[in-house]
Amino acid sequence: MTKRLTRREQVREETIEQILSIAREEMQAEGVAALSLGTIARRLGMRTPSLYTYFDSKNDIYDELFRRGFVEFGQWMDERPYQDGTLRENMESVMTTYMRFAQENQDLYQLMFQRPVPGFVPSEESMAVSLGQLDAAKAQFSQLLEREDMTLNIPFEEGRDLVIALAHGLTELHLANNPDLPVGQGRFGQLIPQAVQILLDAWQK
Amino acid sequence: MTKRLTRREQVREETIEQILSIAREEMQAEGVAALSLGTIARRLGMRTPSLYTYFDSKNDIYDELFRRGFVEFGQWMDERPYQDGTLRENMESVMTTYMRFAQENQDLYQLMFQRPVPGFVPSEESMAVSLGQLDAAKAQFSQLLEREDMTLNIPFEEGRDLVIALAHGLTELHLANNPDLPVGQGRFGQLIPQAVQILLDAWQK
DNA sequence: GTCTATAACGCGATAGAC
DNA sequence: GTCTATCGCGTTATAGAC
Repeated sequence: MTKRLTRREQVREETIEQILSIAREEMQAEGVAALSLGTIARRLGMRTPSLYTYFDSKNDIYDELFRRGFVEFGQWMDERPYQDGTLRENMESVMTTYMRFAQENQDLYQLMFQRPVPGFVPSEESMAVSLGQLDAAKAQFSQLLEREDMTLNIPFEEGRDLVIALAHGLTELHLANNPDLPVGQGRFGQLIPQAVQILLDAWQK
Repeated sequence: MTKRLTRREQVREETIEQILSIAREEMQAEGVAALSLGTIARRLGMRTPSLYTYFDSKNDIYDELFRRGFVEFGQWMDERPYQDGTLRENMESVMTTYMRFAQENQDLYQLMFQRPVPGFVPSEESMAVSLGQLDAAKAQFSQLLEREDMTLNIPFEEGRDLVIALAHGLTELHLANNPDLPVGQGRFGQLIPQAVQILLDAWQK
């Protein structure tokens, strides 16, 4: 039930999408912190101050991308494969999806999880979205372990946080060492099955 | 046997140390990418262009800190405790030292392992230092496993890289969630013993 | 009202003349 | 070491066009 838009409003929405799209391209190419309003404006055939009709500040552009990043991340997690499979399949799927999201959205990933922009602080609304998505991911993981009736020899929360740390660490190192290789290849990108193995070994012993 | 310095050279060296010291303070306080030459100059009672007497560019300041960061990191690793202890003690010591280095040198750590500065590319010399230190750390780890006569059920390199990923992931998450808590406390900062445990479980099964 | 432009401010890194 | 100057940045004020 999207609101009906006038011609003007529609053009405006398209321009906003173009701004965000160009911003993402520049962040991918030059790094998140290297984004400049001058570049966006020039590529749109505008002057820099005209951008302020669409966004109140550069931080607001970052903020919208930050927010959308977490929405997108939630969709990836909701739609990840092997959700009806074994625990092993599910854990591999979680870690692979996390790494692939980072790989294919390096700009958003940096913005969301690395905070490389000095002045940027997410708005309250965006922070709420981000915390909501992370909670949803946590809940998904809890259900998974409950369904399998796992008995861990460490508290559940600690096991979950080790999975997060391993996924995050492998992802960071994959992006640092082989940013162009797909998940599954490269020194760290190929280690997900082994990572899952050691987690399962530890839990099921 | 440091070269003998004239009075002038000595004063100059002291000024260079002051510049780097102030730079680190500002990076700690405001973020690595927020460092500004104007702030350094003002705190030294100088004008900004005068800094160019000591460093050819802002990047050269980053580069020197990057280089020193890896030298310092190597010293921490060389002097870490429990080097004559058990495998478990050694692994905990490696991960704890890595995390403590990051915690107590967050400015250098960001510069070394996160690259948050758009234009900054380490010089060849600094890159050589950094690669040398990382090789030394790897070699230390190899010797450790050889000494214990471990038989891993995965290739040695993969086991080593899982340790790196786990240490790096826990460190990143500790700094993101509880940057002010010491290593050993906080959601991720307290998980090193458990991380070592699952690695040992997997290897010795 | 909505979009665009120009002008200007303050700050950043940096180059050159003294 | 300084001062001066250039260039690019994000941002604001303001005025004109649709």
